[in-house]
Amino acid sequence: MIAASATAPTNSSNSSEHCCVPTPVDTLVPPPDHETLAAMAKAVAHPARLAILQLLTNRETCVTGDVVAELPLAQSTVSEHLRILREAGLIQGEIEGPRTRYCVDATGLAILRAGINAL
Amino acid sequence: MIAASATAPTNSSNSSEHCCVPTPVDTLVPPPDHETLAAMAKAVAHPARLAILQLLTNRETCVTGDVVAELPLAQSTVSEHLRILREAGLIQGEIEGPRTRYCVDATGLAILRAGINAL
DNA sequence: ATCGTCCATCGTCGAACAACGATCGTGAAC
DNA sequence: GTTCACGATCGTTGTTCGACGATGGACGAT
Repeated sequence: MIAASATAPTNSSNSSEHCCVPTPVDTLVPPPDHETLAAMAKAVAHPARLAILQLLTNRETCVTGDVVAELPLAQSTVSEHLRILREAGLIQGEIEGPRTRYCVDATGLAILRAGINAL
Repeated sequence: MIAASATAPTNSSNSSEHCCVPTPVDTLVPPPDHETLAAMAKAVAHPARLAILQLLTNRETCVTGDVVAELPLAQSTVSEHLRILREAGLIQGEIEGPRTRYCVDATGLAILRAGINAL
């Protein structure tokens, strides 16, 4: 799945690129049902995953290695957290050659916010 | 299950009483740290607990028995969920004779919202 | 073709969670 | 006093989570 841009020079880790949508509007999403909201809240209910989300928000793009470097966790553990966030619809990842670039999914985040705010 | 009518004249359920604060303003709370936010999100990350929160929001007050009557769960399980929500600071409970009256903790909910919205 | 890097996945282990029935304490009613 | 209803807590069971090392696939470079 996923397509790649593939215009990038071999310069690796950080650089000002955006992987996904350039931060679309986060509005007008209806609050989700209890099952969906519970799943999203569970994905967020871990300090490491909150740290990842914040990291992605601040840097606006990260490959897996960047996240691993920032957290005191093993690579496999970080990859697992990224998978959980991705399956919850809170982040997006696109394969970029040998690495994977992640960014926050603004729509998913908006859905979560809508659900929480509707409580 | 469980007796609701018949013998007992213990008419209890609804009545217009408020147990806690009369819905104070929910503003100006700072977003919590990752640990606190994760704990609150975990408390919310269950469909039954979301249902309880919604129930308390709509009815504005509930004794435990009311909640048990609305959910397809055993009394002990509901009591457990109520405990988790209370320890997370999302609801308040005050003992009222032989029963316990619960209501949402607007401040706690505001903290949760602030944390989620700050993502 | 071979090698090295990056990262997702697998397998495992201990800890935490979810649900339940059973029990106990407490307050109201008799 | 006794009795009853209410609800929190205990003890158990099965499931899920969180972390890790190890494995393997994909890609770029040599």
